[in-house]
Amino acid sequence: MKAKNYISEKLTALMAARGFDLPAKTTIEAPKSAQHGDMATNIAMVMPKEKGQNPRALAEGIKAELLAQCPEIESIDIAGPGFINFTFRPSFWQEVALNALDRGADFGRIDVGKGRKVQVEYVSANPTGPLHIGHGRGAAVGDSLTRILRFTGHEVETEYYLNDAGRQMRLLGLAVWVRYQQACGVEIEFPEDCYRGDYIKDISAALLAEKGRALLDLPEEEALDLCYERGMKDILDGIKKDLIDFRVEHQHWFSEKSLVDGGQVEATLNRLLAEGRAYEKDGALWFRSTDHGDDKDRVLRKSDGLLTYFASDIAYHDNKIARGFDMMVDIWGADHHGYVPRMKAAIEAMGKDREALQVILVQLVNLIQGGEQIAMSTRAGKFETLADVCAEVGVDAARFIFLSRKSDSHLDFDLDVVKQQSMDNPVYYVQYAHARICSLMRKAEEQGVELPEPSAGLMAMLTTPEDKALFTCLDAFEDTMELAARTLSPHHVSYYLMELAGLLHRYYTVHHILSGEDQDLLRARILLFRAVAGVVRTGLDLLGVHAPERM
RNA sequence: GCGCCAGUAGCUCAGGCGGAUAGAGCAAUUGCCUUCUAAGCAAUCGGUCGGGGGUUCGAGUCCUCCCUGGCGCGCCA
Repeated sequence: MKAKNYISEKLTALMAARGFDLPAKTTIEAPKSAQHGDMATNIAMVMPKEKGQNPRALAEGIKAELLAQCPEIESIDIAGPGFINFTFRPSFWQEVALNALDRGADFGRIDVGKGRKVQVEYVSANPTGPLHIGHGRGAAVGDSLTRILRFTGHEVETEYYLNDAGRQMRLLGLAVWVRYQQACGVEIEFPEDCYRGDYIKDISAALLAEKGRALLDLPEEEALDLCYERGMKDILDGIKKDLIDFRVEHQHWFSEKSLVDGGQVEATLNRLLAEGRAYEKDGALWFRSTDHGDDKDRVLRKSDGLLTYFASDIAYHDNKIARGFDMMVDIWGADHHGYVPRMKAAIEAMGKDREALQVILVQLVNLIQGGEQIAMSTRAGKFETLADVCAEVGVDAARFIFLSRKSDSHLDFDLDVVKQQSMDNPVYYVQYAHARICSLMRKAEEQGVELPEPSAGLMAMLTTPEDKALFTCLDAFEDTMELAARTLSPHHVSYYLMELAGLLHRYYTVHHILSGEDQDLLRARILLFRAVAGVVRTGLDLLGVHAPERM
């Protein structure tokens, strides 16, 4: 059993005997400093007191009771203002490794979600150009989050929302059309505010190669349509390929156009209007978002009759709600943060708890090379694509870097550093720990070491500080999963893995595994390492990073 | 002007619900390869947690006011 759960159960029982619940402010955690024991609680400071009782005296009472009834606990100390510090017997920790071996790839799996239906919608980049590095960050976060949520008892569906209606698409068609004409030798100026990237020229060149100069003879509207369709298809194919290369695969691709053409946007707007949540003013249709905490009401249909993006976004989320998700996770670029209040307002207006929508804002990525920031802009056609960056540094390194920061903090992505295979680049540090263990296993096999079944007897040989450090770290894996799932923050997994890898590397240096005389000790250590390797593999898999067997 | 996010070691960043002496990596200095992968380990150096006030047994964490940076504030998409 996990140390934290063990203490928690004992304290709960103890409080129940006194007629109380476990106080909400109770903390049970591994203290920062090892001299404060294995686990510490503040319960004596936060529990209900009678007059004249002080925390230290209460702690003494708890100590006496627990010592008497918990054989797994070796000692209890009272410290500072009233902390109770527990030290477990070695056998308690040794059991953690046995448990990890027993559960294998399921070690750390925990039912936080209780089968709740979750949708994760991410990337959803407009199909007007290749994915750049910022989209890559969103892709990594969304994919890893999906893996973590599935691992923690959530039923997850993933989706890419395709903005295939509206002005951006017309601009794309126009850009292709102009490049096509230029390629045909027509003297025509390239419009401002249009996509200038070379990929547009590639598309028109392909169109020219395929159809010749035929488009020039068509009415302009038809030609534009052809250009738009071709441009969108080519770009979308590129995006899908980039995502697959990045190990990201969405289950659903949801078309905005289908929503508009199918009349769902109109239906949603009519319902809002009928319910008094929208109103006509100055020839436009407005959503009463101020009723739900937004600063001002928002336009749904402009006086020229065109729908705003917000209108289709509401209809889209209406559709999500109808699909019965308990939680909708939207992953957006942080520059859209101003959009959150109105979207939450819309969710609430449609009768759902506003907390059912969780927006994760992913900050922009600063791509740095040679100590200088590389500017990114799709319109100007000057950017590093995700595919370029992956080709340069590898998918593993790119994903790990994206996932080793809180998603809403800025990220400096230094190409020169990420290319290095050094500790500047923690992905190798973690992977190396795994490869080292695998290598050791191969060597052991060559030496003819027979691997025994895991047993408490063998584990009892592991009593050094390095052993205990690994045991307690393994014990914390489940907590890390719970934290990452509850806060929707994959970066906790990266940090955990770096710590575990660090302990493994230290162990490897301090204890020479294969040269020892004692064959049982050797076997015990191999079992421990096997448990560690399993957790590293599980953790890396949750980040979508490979765990190589040799490096 | 209003709002959101950020400000922690020279650099890049962690720090669930307020807990004990604020952590990690890099950089710098110094040790460790006849032995399991040195893509490693150990040690040293490094801090007014942006600043002031407040809340309390206790604040990097909560409240408040400033300062700095990024972003957002449209009948744009």
